[in-house]
Amino acid sequence: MFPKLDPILHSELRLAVISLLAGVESADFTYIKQQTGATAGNLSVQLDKLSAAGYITVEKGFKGKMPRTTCTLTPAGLEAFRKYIDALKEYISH
Amino acid sequence: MFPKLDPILHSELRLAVISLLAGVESADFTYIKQQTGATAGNLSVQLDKLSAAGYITVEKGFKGKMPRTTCTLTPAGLEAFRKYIDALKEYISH
DNA sequence: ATAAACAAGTTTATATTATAAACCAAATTA
DNA sequence: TAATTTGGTTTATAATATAAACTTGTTTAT
Repeated sequence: MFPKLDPILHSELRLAVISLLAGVESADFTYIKQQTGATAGNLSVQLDKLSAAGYITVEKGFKGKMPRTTCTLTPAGLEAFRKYIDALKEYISH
Repeated sequence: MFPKLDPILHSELRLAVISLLAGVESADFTYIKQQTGATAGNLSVQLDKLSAAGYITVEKGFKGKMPRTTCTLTPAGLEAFRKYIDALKEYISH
């Protein structure tokens, strides 16, 4: 009746990150931080978890001389997001 | 852009409880336990939190000689549920 | 009548999670 | 060149979820 909600996605910040990435090709750390309003520390930790789950890829490079971390949603991440939304609907539509 | 999700409702079990109660007049502990698959201990704790938040009322009585705990959604609980759903949509529809 | 098993929970302890605070290295600006 | 800013990471703390153990009383079997 109430399907299990993917614990990786059932987190305010991680869900926001995935939602954000679902709409763009990729986004960098600073942009995600701005859009979500998260602190850098929290964001760093949550990006690690999403990355460890295989839901995003995190690429580190440089833009000019400044470090730049770019995140991209993986197919697995998109699929998990879709499943999470479907599961949620079981909770909110009854 | 990403509204804050009510932390009282952003919990798998508490959300299931509210979702369940939103569809009926009231439900007792055992029924909620069965429907959600929760352990008694977990359910007890989460019902306390929902009650403390004013989202449900918890009435203790007896059915025959056996104790019976009945839970009912309050107007505040229903309103919070509605707001939570609206907030969620901001996350899942972009 | 008494022991064993069951019902309906609560309390307490533990594991996990989220969050913030402190820190670091390099780049930029005053 | 000293102070500030950028772009983060690491570590510590607070909050949460969950399960295990316990309590109180009832029913059933002996």
